[in-house]
Amino acid sequence: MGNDRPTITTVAERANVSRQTVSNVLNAPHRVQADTRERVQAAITELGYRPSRAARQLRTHRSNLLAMRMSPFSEELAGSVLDRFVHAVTESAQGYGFRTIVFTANSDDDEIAAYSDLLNSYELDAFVLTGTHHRDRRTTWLRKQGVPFVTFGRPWGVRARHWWVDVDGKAGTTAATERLLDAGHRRIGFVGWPIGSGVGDDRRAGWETTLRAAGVDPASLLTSTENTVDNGHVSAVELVRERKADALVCASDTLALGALAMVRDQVSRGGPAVPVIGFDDSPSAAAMGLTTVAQPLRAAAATCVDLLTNFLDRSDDNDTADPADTVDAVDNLAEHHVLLAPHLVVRQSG
Amino acid sequence: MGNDRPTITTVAERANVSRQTVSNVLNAPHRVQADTRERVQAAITELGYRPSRAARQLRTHRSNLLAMRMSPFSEELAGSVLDRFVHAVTESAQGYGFRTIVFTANSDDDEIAAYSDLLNSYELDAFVLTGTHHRDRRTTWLRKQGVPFVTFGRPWGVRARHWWVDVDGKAGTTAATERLLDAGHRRIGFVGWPIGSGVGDDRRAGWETTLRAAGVDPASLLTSTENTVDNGHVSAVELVRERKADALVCASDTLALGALAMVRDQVSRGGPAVPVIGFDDSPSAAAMGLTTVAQPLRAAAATCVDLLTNFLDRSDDNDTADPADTVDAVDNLAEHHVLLAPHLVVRQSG
DNA sequence: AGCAACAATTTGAACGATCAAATCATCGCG
DNA sequence: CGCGATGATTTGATCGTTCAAATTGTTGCT
Repeated sequence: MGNDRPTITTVAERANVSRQTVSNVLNAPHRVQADTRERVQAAITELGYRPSRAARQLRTHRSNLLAMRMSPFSEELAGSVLDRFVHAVTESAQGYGFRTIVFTANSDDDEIAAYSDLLNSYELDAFVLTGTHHRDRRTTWLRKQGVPFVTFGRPWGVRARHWWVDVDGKAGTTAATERLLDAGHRRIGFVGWPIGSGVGDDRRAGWETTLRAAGVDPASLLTSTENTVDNGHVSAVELVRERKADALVCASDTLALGALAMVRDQVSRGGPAVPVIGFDDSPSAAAMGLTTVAQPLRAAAATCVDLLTNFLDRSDDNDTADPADTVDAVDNLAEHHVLLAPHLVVRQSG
Repeated sequence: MGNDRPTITTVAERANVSRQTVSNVLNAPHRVQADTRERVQAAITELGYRPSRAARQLRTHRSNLLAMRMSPFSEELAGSVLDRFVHAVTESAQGYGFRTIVFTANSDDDEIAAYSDLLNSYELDAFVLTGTHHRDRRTTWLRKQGVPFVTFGRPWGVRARHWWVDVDGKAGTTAATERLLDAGHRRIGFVGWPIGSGVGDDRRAGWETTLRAAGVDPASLLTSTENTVDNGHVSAVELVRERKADALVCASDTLALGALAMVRDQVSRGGPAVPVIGFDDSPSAAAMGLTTVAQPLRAAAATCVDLLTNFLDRSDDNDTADPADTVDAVDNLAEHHVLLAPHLVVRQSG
């Protein structure tokens, strides 16, 4: 049968040139004369030739593949943020000729095992990590291996020895609080998470400093609970009924949905309307008309991919480039820490 | 530096055998004597050897890769069902030694272009499709190429000439309706989608036949609107206030959330409690305490992967196996049409 | 003893690309 | 006119694996 897939040699014969010239047209077009280049291009499209990634990878040790752990199969509301992030990364990566492999893991150690497999067997070019936390074994492991990677999320507490992209949670709650102040509210409560998580403390800080700057004492206007809808409801009851809060900023949409339910219930009984602002712009927020702080996920993903592909392209020419070295070059590192501003999505609730 | 990755030859030397024997230990262990097999295994673990997928793929034309389009970057509630499905497929595939590549596409033609690239460049072994619809170009294209694939979702209307796995929506709404009948309700309304979509008609049918069987005329108890929360609210107002429905079954959680808001509002004003049942078990449903019909996504994903990997393994031995042929063998096809039963998740709303 | 049948293992070639070095052509210039 | 420099293209080797055929070793049977 003549319907075998065309190889680089097929194309070469068709265009009356050698293998290598075809290869050059693809990888270093400037090295080949304009007219032959066109002839080769014609042959390529005519035959529908696509280079074999496997063969290329075998020789170059570059897979043009990027891997990412999918958010755990949970019923959590928060899951959708990461799912959307995976989507955005995939989309951005495609623009650079990279494809994305996803995988699941049940623990950080599982995840490291997966990295090891992907690295050795599939020769992945880079990784994108999410949900980093204090003393993360994954980042130290990856650093030791010298693999390029970016995390979506700052490493709280320690000075980062790796690249990251994150969203400025403090700026988000600041914007939310300011909006409520502008609307004339003073006793703005915060429905927060337990003290001690980097993200939660950051989001709380935005509310707290803004309120202080406006001359309001935040002390009595704070609750701290685990991230469930019911807790949001309970906190709202306490803040509004007992502590007389006249508006609420929440650390998450999950909490905010609970708070919103309480507030709407109160309204339908003829009580006062207390605005509620959430955080994350989850699908549920849209569904329930919840005003919320939206993370610029597309931009975050694009930045991650940008950092990685730029680095990979550079290390093609300049073979001294070792990601570990590069990360150690501290003056260079600041450019690889990107903090993006979120924005408010205004809906009925606030 | 001696820290190059070990190759099959490294292992062979270490174990005092030839390349091919190592290869056999990995791919056809029965051909190798027990003691040498152990010796080779020892060398493998000792050196931490992992076969190069690229090299293997170059020779065998098998990538052990499976591809899937991610649900569009939308704010839709429904998105999360597909996201969870992607996750479940990835998880199942890992169990069979397959990794998953995800990609995005803006249209079916884009998706076909992606398939073409993935097939030619990456030599993907199989595809999983979601969101199939009437006259789907993608399935006919894939069939013509002779690539193994499964769709999650039946091809409505036509007799399927390809493998599919789906969830029995009719059974889901039947269960929901029966539950409400058992609780003593009679005038059970259905908040549905516009007539004409396969999935929507199927879900409506479950409610309709069950209601008829119970001796209730469904005619005045139906609304049909696009899938938004607001439409759910509006429909609920109409069905409950004007047409005196005393319970509601909805075609989706999105609609149900709107209906639920209406009902809860009514309750807090002292009105009667009207139970609401949704469909899909989205994260929002859990958050809002919505009773809903849950699709067995893990099982569906597992079945998809099962069908594909079984076929791929078979076609390794038996090289006459051409997916197109196999699909054409009609008596065989029925086994490759799998309909799974959903189940009710009971929460506060019903 | 001789030889077929079979099991276990090894050897050469191939998959499809890129790298590194070699070849060929063209041109400028003393 | 010859020779080095430069640019365009080609050739041989190689990446790490599996396939197909060849080799070696063992056993059973006449």
